[in-house]
Amino acid sequence: MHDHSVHVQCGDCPIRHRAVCARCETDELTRLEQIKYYRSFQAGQTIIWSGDRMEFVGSVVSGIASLTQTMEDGRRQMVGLLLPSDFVGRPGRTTAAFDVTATTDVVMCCFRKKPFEEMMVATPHIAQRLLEMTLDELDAAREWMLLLGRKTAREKIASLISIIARREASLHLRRSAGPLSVDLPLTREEMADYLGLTLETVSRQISALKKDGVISLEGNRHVSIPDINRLLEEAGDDSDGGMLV
Amino acid sequence: MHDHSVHVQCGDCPIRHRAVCARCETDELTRLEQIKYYRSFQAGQTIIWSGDRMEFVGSVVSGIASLTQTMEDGRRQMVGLLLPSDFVGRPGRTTAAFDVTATTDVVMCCFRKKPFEEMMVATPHIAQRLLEMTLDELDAAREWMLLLGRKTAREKIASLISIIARREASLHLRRSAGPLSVDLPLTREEMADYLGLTLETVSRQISALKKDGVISLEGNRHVSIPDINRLLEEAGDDSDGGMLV
DNA sequence: TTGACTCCTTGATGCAGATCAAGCCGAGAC
DNA sequence: GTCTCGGCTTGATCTGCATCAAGGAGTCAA
Repeated sequence: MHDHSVHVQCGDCPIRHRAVCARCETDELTRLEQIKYYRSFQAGQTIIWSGDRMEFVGSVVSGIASLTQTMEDGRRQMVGLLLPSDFVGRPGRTTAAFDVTATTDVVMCCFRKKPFEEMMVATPHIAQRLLEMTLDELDAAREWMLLLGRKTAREKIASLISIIARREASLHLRRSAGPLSVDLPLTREEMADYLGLTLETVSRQISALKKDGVISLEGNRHVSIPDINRLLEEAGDDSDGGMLV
Repeated sequence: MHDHSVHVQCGDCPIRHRAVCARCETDELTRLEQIKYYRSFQAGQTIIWSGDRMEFVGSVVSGIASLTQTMEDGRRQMVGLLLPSDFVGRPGRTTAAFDVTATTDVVMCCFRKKPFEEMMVATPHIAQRLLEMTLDELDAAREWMLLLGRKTAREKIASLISIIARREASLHLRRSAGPLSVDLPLTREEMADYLGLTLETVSRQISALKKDGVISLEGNRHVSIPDINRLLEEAGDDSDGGMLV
């Protein structure tokens, strides 16, 4: 549990252009630089417990974290997947509403809550960017509601894979030479928690998609997609939306 | 389809203290007053079509509207219920992501999108309030994800009724003399769309809750709740959270 | 090498909720 | 009156996914 505290200049930060600080001018960045600090979390570690007092807010710099909710009897639902540049925490509220857990090793760029809130009032660029990001997340959450409420297990799996593929494509913006291929960053159980299924159903549906030639697997986690449009059809999304990126 | 255009001074507006303008100073309000206009919609009318260019944004002044998503084959999921003071539309995006429909007759306080966006840049109070409201909606959407992904039909119905009851209580903040009672603002089919069920299942589960004495019905739409804690148990929510208001 | 892990797959069975179908009730319209 | 029509209930049956259960494959450590 070594807190490997790397320190990076904001100018060199890999998430500089997408995170909550994306709109900041150089002087604003300098002030943020003064109050930021890095924290590392190991895969599996809980970053924030639901109901706890939130001491800090921050951005995921690298790795993947998940936002989950658990019922008393143990039923779990993942309500968000936090990727690099995503923001964690809620200015203006003192306790966390959901558990935040590191799915892989995670590095976060943190700010103590109070100073950050003060900065937000002073620098509209931060609040503007945060509003934009929050609206995007709200749209994403609402699309996920359609998936959870109305899609079949097969459609859910196809949707998840195509979302991960889309993200991959937007990140590496590789000229799609050859079949698209992605690594699943989640275990079967985590996928189940995200999709509102059991892990057995996830496994079965992945096998079925493989048998039907919609995807092929190399190992458990690596998926290649011979025909992305076929996958999108299986996902039951309004077609057209296919346009990667 | 008469556009019954009432005009109200912002100072007298029933949603003045909860809407996007809640934090505005008098001079800011004056400027909003100049660009606002009212529109009325009849129950059943579509306010905004998904995919359409958004010409305006605005607040629900009275009535209830719903935000829905529909798949090509007709499966529908309601992704939000818009009550008085809720904000419709998304500054910074040109096309609507979801259908907005009037569930009851609705009056909206509208702003053309462009002038509103300009105002938002100029007056941080509006952006601040909008951020706050959006964060609340995001939390609500995430709680709904737990409901859609993991709750049983019975729990879903109990959750919906208790949410409506909570709202009712917070609005009228009546000293709860006698059993709490509420009107369901939705048809069985709309409830089904909201909960990710069929209307038959909604009907059956309401009947079951009635048979078990958790609720009682007068007519189809009026529900009384002899014991709110019993209902909350049925909803499967973390207990304690019961505290109405 | 052998166990003990975790992660995953696959099979057999059961059940909650979907689907298909019929009919009730109250409100207009005429 | 009675016709229609939207909203609702209830019954019978079907089915997709959960549940229960067993075992495979890879990794790590002793």
